[in-house]
Amino acid sequence: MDSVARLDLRTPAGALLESALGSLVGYQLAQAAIVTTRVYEEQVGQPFELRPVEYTLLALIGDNPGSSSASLAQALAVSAPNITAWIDRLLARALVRRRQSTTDRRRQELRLTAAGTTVVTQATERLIEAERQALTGLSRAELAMLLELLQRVARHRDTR
Amino acid sequence: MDSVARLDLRTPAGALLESALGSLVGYQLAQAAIVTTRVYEEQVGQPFELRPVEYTLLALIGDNPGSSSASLAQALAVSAPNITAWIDRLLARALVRRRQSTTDRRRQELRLTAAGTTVVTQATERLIEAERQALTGLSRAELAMLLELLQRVARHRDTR
DNA sequence: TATTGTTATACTCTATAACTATA
DNA sequence: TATAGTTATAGAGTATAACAATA
Repeated sequence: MDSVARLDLRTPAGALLESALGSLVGYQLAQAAIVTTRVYEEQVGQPFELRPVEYTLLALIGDNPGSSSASLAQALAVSAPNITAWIDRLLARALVRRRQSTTDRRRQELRLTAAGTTVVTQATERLIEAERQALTGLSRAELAMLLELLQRVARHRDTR
Repeated sequence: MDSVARLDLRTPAGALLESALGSLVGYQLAQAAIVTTRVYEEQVGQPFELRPVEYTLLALIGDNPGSSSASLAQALAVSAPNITAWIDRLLARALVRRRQSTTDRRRQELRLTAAGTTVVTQATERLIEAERQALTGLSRAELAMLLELLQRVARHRDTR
């Protein structure tokens, strides 16, 4: 009847059964995130003194020079006041610069500074490498498959 | 050189590029969790007035009658004082009952009440069904593959 | 009128430290 | 000495409401 796999009924920690939870994407995402969060903290969070949101903002601004707070808030699914606070921190550390849009003077266009570019480049390199090393049980192809499936889950954000 | 897939360079929200982030498991997990968190809140969080941690505790206790706070803290990767507070809430709502272990009187053995069993059973049913409906883009086999890959990521918790 | 962004504020969730009781 | 669990407390991260400036 049900083709959903439940290969291992124990928690990663090994102590408890998780029969029903094993079929829940939300639960499995949270469990998997425990691993990636640890990797992030060790490789980027502590050495660069960057919270996950801060790193993600840097990466998105780097890929999208001139982006606005509104689009970043949307991408990260956090409130506008939050983005303001995080951006303030990045501005104070001179990792990001801000300029008022000439065409729409309500908008603040955000860009990385040279320092910001350096930080986000190094951080991303470290993260990708560290995730690969941490996830030794997954082949390169399996990792690619996982990323694609996650992307397709994420794409259901608007479908409602 | 690099076989990691980057099918779509835009954020699920559609506005921004995410070239480097697309290869990071941690980022993709967070983006995917935006979808499952919304599903959770609609289907269980609001109707049952249960926070994610509370639901997960109920599910784990249900699968592991007599489990201790310590094992639950380990499974969820949260601190012991936190577990105490959450369990207190579940006790106050009579969804869980607690009994001192006879063999080790420091331990508190946790079990679901009848009400707790009812709640967690209904909540799990709703969640599994709602996730399936929300993730229309994924076939049954792809969903199973995703769950298995996530489980294998999570299993790297101890490998360090 | 709607949107961008900010300030003020309060709430939720979290962890650390210090403690009690058992082992 | 070490572990299970609790209490007290403070910090991090979050959102909502109210506002100013601009469209």
